[in-house]
Amino acid sequence: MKFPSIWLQGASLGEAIASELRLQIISGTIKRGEILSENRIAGEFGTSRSPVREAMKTLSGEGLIQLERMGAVVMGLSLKDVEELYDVRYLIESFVQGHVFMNPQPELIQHLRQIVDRMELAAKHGDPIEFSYQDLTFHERIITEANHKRILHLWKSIRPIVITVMFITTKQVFSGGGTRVRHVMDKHLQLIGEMESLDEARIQTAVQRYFDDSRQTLHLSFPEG
Amino acid sequence: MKFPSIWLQGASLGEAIASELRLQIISGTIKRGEILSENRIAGEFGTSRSPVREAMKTLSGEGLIQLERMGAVVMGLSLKDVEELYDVRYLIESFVQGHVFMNPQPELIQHLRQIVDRMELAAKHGDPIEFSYQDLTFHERIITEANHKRILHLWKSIRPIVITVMFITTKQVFSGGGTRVRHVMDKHLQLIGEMESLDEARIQTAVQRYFDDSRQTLHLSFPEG
DNA sequence: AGATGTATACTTGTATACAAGTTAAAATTC
DNA sequence: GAATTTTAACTTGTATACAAGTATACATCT
Repeated sequence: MKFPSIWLQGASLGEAIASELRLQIISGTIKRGEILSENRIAGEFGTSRSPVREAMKTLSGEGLIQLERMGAVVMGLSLKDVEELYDVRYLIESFVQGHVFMNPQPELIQHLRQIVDRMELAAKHGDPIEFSYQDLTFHERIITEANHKRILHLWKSIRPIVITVMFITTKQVFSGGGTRVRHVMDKHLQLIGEMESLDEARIQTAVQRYFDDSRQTLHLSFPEG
Repeated sequence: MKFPSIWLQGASLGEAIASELRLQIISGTIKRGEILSENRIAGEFGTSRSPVREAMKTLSGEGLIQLERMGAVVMGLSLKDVEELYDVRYLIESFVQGHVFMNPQPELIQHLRQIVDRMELAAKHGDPIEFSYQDLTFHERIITEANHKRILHLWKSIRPIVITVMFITTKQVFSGGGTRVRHVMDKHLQLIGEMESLDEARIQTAVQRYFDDSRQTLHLSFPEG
């Protein structure tokens, strides 16, 4: 599996290497416990140590590897780890919805519907790359709405992992046929519907239900599941 | 103001520079909007660009600066930003308490009391460096208890900012006399007391009250407040 | 054999060099 | 004087070089 090159537009070598390594770690090609050497990685990618070093620091900041005196040890991302990631995603979105629900913001709802439309289009074209990207955009759009710098930063710190996990699982979902793809889109539409109620309790329940369901999807579409 | 050298034991040049810059940004010596050049910083610290570059990436990961094509722009940390940081701290501790409250864990309570004892000692010696470090340790000990890798990682990502803010505010609190110091310790003791109740609702209320009060303290002891 | 010392091949941390791109000011042209 | 081009001084991204420390395997000694 290779990281979508479209997502590397204008990226530095360091970012590209980080993305590639991230995908390999999450997909399990590089296994937990393995030890990464800057020299070796640089050799494999045909670059110097500089961009590799940058990539290592990035991945360390995401918790995928741990920098030590002698080599970087791969922490990996088990199914349980992804569930923990979903815990954080739930915390973020729950918090955000709690801060946004009172603002009707018709623009937000409209924009979210537009994004789901793009997902439908991507589904029709059988394009999991575009589909997962729109999925990410959907959630990012909601989070942005809160105007909360620290929460947004928190999101940005897990964003690369989230998009990578989405990419992997979405490919799996696509290979599973149209009904599962349809289900993913419906989930988003349901969430939008509840957001329109402007009833915080209902919205919170909807968010919770959304992530509960996502965990289910996860078990069906993540390598380890 | 200088960053406590005790906290830099075994740190690389990159980490030391990051810590020093972080303190200057948070304390306002380096102001929001200012543009940092790797070359200039390297010159000021008498090092090469390599460790500076590492420090810049660290600070960028913490949201204190933003890396751009031409220089890194300082985002700073306003009073509002610190309040947002407390939002996240509250989210973390609330989540963690929700996962830990059922486990009696006498060791945890015992350890927390021990930490408060150390705070008392530091207070007696008029040592804000040790005091703020124990304050940090107190919260870290609670968070560790949840055994939740992603949440722990989230904590670690804001940890350097938290300790720096604590260092600044604690120095201010110390200069304000004994009653304010006493108040901080009492807050921690109250939280421990409620944790012993094993009643989740009471614990959640206590956590909320703790951070509400911290915000008050913040307004009295943060430069901008 | 077992313990100890040593050589060697790794590792990261830091310094330096160079290329490519951006900004801003100065010089030139109209 | 104003607009435009050119130039010069910056910036980061990447490559390379060197220093210092660590683990491992091997040799030596008891």
